[in-house]
Amino acid sequence: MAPERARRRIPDATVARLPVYLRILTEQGDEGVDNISSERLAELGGVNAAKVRKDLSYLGSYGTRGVGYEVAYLVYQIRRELGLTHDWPVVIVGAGNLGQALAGYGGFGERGFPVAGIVDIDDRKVGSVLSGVRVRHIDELPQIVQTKRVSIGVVATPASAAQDAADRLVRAGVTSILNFAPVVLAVPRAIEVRKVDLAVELQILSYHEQRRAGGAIHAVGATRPASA
Amino acid sequence: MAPERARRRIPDATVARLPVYLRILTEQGDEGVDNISSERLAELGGVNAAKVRKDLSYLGSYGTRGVGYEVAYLVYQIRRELGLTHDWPVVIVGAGNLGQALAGYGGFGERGFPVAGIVDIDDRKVGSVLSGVRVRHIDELPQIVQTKRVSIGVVATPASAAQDAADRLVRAGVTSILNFAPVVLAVPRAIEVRKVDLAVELQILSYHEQRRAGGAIHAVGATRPASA
DNA sequence: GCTGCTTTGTGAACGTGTGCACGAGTGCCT
DNA sequence: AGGCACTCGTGCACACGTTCACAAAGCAGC
Repeated sequence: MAPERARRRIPDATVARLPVYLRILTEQGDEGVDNISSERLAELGGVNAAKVRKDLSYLGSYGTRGVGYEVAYLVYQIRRELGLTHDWPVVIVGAGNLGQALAGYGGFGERGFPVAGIVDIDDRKVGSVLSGVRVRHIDELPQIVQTKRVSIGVVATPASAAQDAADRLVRAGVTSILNFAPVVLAVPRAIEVRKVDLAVELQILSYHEQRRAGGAIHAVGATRPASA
Repeated sequence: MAPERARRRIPDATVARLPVYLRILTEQGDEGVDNISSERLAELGGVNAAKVRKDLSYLGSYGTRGVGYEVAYLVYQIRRELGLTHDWPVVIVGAGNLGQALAGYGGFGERGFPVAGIVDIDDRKVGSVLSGVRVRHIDELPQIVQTKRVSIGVVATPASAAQDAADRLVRAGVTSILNFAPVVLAVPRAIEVRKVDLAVELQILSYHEQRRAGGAIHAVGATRPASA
């Protein structure tokens, strides 16, 4: 009975967890589970049950006390909130190792993000076909973005080419960027950028490994150059 | 004058940013920059200057007021804190698209994480060579981990095989896992796990795109199944 | 040496995220 | 119909992270 629901802002931390809930719920639905409690969902998602309830409460009160949440309906609501009611074609810039893997990784298309095109600046790579998608020249980027209505771009270039790739994506009309290059991209305020840096993840693990090993034992011989 | 510095715990948020500072500082050092201010470092890293100073203060007071930070010394300190004073060999489980890309992506080795081995459960993939690394059978995992002293494992399998891959890694003696599969891994408490889920990143971007587009206009026709 | 400019290091205020605890609603069983 | 067991939704307190603002400290020029 609330047709004009106020458009509350959902906390970033919650937005980051919704895709996880969505995946779990979809799996459970496929296995024939109709109803699920916050406790069970929390267990499967590796989080706290109260957190699950709070997260879901941002979508509205879609649970039933004493029972739980109806899986199918919750899936629908999360998909709607995340904007997954339709596909979002993506364009990949950079046909190197990573670009090829991303194009070949079927998971994108299945999850609603079909690869609308992959481009590279290197003429030698242009024309080759990667798992059904032909590599085109980066100059064709604006055309691909326009005709396929692409709003998400993926930067999979070496670090040195990443800023140029981002500039071209923005000029072509893309409004969100997923950046795999180890560079902080400079883009207009309105552009949403998310960064995935594999080396950073490993270095964070390294920190914990080093800490586990006792840490300070290596601290000998710190030769401060200009020591008094 | 503090040879026995108390081992303060560094906040997670700071640990996640240190690798970024490290990369920038290394680049600046290569370009001949000897000294850098928190302001400049913040600008290059896309963060707030106060945050940079607070982050660096967890390492100790290594700056000079009125001048800034000595690049080379700061690089040394961050590397030490992150445990990057020596290499951390990694083993990759799964020789599919992603595993191949990771093995072929030179960035790992350069940044101190050489690929000690890549394994797969599929006999047809075993024996093939990916950019210098031969794919071995997953049963050889314990041997690789032991002989090469590997403590970090990378899960690059399909979702369905991820838990088994993690179990095997843990049994082989790995203590940190970087997980690319869209699954929440169950592992012993002592094991450190970090997850990178490409679909999640795209779905977060999708949320912002959908929100940008006006959001609520698609909310019509929400057919709650058991509506009273 | 003193003055003025620069930049660090950090206390304090603020904002965001987490988790507990419990009232409130729902279904089931008798 | 009433009681009971269950689970959601949320107020509240606490922890964590961010940002401001400023004293302390160093350098340069005179």
